[in-house]
Amino acid sequence: MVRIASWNINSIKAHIANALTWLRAAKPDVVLLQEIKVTDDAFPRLEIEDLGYNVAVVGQKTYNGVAILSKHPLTTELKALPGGEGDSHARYIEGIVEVPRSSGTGHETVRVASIYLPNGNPANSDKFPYKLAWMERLRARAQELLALEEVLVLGGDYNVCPTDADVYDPEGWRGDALCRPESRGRFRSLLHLGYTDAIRALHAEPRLYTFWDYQAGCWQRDEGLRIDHLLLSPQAADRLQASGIDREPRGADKPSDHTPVWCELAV
DNA sequence: ATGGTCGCCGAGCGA
Repeated sequence: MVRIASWNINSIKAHIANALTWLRAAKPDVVLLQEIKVTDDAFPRLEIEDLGYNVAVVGQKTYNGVAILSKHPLTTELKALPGGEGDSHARYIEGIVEVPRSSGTGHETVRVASIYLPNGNPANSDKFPYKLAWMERLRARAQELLALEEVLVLGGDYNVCPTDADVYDPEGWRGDALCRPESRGRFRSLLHLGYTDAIRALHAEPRLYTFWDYQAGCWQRDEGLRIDHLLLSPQAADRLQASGIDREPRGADKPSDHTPVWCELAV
């Protein structure tokens, strides 16, 4: 079994204590982080390595930044989403993890990507077409990767609520870049390629959220959005044993505004 | 209540 989680940490420096507490408690094998908001050299590598993780970082000052943590051997494959000439945002890292088989014979190759998809708001600004173009680049990479027929997890902050069931107030959010039909359509196109949403595959209950705004008591009112996703290749979906959203870190002191989403794959 | 909260960094932007 391999447990793979994704978490938008909203600054690894501001939330390192919460991150270490959660890593010790949840013991994920692989963690995909977004919005680390630090350059590579400022990433708190030693504290995380002390917990037994290998670390791969694509950092950036102040904004964005993604990372992969892995208890198993980790090789970085890509440090940017292809096709982005002139795009300097640190929003994509892809790696390969060699997971020891439970049988004790050899390793299973698991490919993962940590994705921080552009927010796209305001939807009437040039940020929205940037988001949509980024999603089209992601679809191209996702299609390419399917041909490899690997156990693959594309996880991260997609900044897309796939359906009205993933938003506490669908009418209020109708025009937002996270809910606009252009965003949802491009997210659906990823599923149509053959990817499986690890949460929706196993859960039908309402109020499955991964993000609650800091403002207006959204957390206390459970007014959230499901925008962090784990998309599984068919080879990964065949191995899906469990998935969930761990709400505990969102209730901690000085939390990130997102909470981790995770899945377990048989290996 | 024409606001509300964070993190960046040291003013206003991004979320």
